[in-house]
Amino acid sequence: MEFEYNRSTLVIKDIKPFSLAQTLDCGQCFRWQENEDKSFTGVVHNRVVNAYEENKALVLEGLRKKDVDFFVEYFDLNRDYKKIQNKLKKLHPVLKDAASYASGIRILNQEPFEALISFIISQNNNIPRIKGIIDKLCENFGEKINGNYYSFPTSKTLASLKPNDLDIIKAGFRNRYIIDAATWVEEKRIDLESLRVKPYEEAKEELMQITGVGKKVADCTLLYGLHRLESFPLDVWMKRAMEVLFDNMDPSLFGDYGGIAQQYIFHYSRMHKELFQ
DNA sequence: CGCCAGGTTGTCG
DNA sequence: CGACAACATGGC
Repeated sequence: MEFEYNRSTLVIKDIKPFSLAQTLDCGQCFRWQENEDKSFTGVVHNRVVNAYEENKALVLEGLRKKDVDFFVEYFDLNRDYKKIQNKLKKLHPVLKDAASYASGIRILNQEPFEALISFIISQNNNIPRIKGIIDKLCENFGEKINGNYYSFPTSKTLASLKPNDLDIIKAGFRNRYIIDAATWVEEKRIDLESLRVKPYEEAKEELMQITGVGKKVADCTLLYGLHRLESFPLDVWMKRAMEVLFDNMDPSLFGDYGGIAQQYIFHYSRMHKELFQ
């Protein structure tokens, strides 16, 4: 991997296995939208970024020079995914297929608070509607950055709300969960950053003290917000996949990179619905 | 109309 | 402990 930056544009070449579309469309993030010209625009780290692939290079427009390291880290480009894939492929024949199919996925390093709130909203919900609710949350309670783009709201802002204040985002019964989570963070009853290094089970239990955060949302927060690659979120898709494709294998057998295996299987399953008839 | 969606909570046996 | 309805909302 090598990169060059000039005039607010970062070009990164020779990323071993990588697909921007797979990475942004595999259900791990909700704030990137695809444009007419197949590029993607997203708000990350309070910046509006346009991203696309050209001649096998990743191009990111809208960065300042001091943002470069952050975005290399955001896309997890310093990790050897080829090596991880080779390890995972030996564990199960279906995982081999899934990893080959979804090989361009990178697990993003998203902001922990954004991941927490986003996956609270995801519960008993579908992806298009999750995106819509998060858009409304940002438009109404974030700050305008430029054009029609808004930052993700702060814990302070969300903690100050009453459930009725959130009616406009149409999150329904999740309103009070969002506010409770923001309050835990804002009052420092939980320190999300500290969960990067705590023992996995301990970190998960801590998150689950928040009302509206169960096993699955806790695992998603750990995996997508805190890059705990050993966490393995079990949603309806994954439960079905483990049952039908993996003969009820115990996910802990996937080991330290179970989260990456999970993402491969999730994406593979969603793109091959016919496997579950 | 009923069922489902990257679930969690509260309650009942 | 395990099972199960209820929870808002919108698409099909």
